[in-house]
Amino acid sequence: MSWTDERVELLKKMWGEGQSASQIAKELGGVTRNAVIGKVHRLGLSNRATTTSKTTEAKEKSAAAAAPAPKPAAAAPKPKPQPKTEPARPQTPAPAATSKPSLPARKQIIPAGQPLPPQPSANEISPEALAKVNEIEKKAKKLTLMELTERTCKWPVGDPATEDFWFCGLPVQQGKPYCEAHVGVAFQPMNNRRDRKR
DNA sequence: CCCTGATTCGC
DNA sequence: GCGAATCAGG
Repeated sequence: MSWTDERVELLKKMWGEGQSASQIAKELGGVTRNAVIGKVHRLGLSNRATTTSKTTEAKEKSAAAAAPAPKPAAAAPKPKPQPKTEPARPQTPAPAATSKPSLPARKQIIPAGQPLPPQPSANEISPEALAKVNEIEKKAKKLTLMELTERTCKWPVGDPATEDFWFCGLPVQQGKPYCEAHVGVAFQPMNNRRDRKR
């Protein structure tokens, strides 16, 4: 794969959006995150109030309040002259919890992201599968939405409207979005569900 | 251990 | 120019 205009553009876009190199790499396909990072650097667009950094100190502190350095040397045209801090982080303002008096103040609202898997509540699912789920849910990592990764089980547990809500977070089964136990209840062969056999 | 970006250097 | 290997921090 080569860095075509389109790919570079997508790279720029995603990088600008604060996407991680690995995410960009996955999106682009055919490249590794190393390739992405390398390209990012070659393109000159790098710093971004990132996470890791050993080179932090190497930063110029000139652009603090005033710009005393005229710098006539126009060798590095920065497309981003603005002192942007960080990509906007969706911060939960202050949700007023009035619905459930029995609950303590709501601390955080989990934004409903993508379609949630069907909660099997008390369905006709393999009893042993259910048992397994109940078992592992005790060991669940109880991750928040933002803590989920590609290899953490994304099975939601509890009521999203309460604090008693989290994602399983256990290691996923290869290729699946859920851990083994939850895969078991998530992907039913749709068998003994009453077909339209009638 | 998982992740992140940064740098180096042979190609 | 490219990106794997390596490094380094969280």
